[in-house]
Amino acid sequence: MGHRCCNKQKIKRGLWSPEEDDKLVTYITTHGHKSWSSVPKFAGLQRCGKSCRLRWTNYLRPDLKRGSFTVEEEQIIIDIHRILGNRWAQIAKHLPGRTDNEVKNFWNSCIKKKLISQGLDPNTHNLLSSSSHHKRNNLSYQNSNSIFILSSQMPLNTNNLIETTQTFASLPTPSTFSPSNQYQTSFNVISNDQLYVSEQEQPRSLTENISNICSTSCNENSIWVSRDDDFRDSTFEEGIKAQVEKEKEKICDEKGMKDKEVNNEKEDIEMNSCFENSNFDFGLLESVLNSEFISHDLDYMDELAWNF
DNA sequence: AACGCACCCAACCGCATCTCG
DNA sequence: GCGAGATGCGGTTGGGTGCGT
Repeated sequence: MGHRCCNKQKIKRGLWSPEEDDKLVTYITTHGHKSWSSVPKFAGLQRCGKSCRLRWTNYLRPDLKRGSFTVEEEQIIIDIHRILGNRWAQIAKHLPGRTDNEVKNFWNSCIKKKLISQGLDPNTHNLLSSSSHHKRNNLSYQNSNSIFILSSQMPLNTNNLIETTQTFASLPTPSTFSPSNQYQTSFNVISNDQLYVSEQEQPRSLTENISNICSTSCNENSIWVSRDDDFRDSTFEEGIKAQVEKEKEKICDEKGMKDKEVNNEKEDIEMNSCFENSNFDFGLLESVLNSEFISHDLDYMDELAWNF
């Protein structure tokens, strides 16, 4: 067997020896890698180009971070995975010094099991136990370091209720929202494993203004909900959609790019910097989409994926 | 000490997409 | 537009290692 791309050559497979690593590092640092298929030939390696590229990107690259994933990195992986799924290369782009392979392995060996042990489906990030989904407005607290799931039924418009689930891997610090824009509700510790917010305890204004909710956060005792004045006059769904379209048009106009397909890395970086300079809070959008539309409308997944 | 099992992770495989002539 | 080769990506494999019996 062997790679089809290099059937004619005598190809070594398996683990790389230190000598092979030396050859590859020496060649790449001196000459770069304009064409991976020619690298083994010029570097004096009996490997295929594909294997060389993998070895370099996953192990020999000087900018790679070594060691265990930090709690912050783990959180980032969980958050982005919730949005994008198994798009390891995209996730790895948000973790400097980490490779897609590393992220994938970390997910499969650690995070996946952790989520399952916490009663979460690692694919959907929803509760594995269906019974919990029938409780209205509840916050599950699985264990001391873990996942919190806030689920509730909210009025999307006059005709429809939307069932939502928002997951927190840790309890975030409450943001410093202005008092006029925030609502607070308490939840009770029912047991060590469950925290509930009963519907009765939810302030009326929270339900009435649900279409204006833009983010939530909580600590051990409270849930904080903020709303954005920009969304005051539109429904929640319309507001999000309009904001996304507006920002995309603005950015594309600025860059002279009407097509949302961004094909090369340079343009990708420019786009990212555009997002960073934009006033629009994509983090906020992300948190909203996580809670509201992740299983509701796949078009929004695409919208979000485009931002990454 | 020997064995079996589970886990981790580097590397491979195959498919999709891109690039270039 | 087409085809071949190059590259990128996600899923899978299998060797090394640690741990329990």
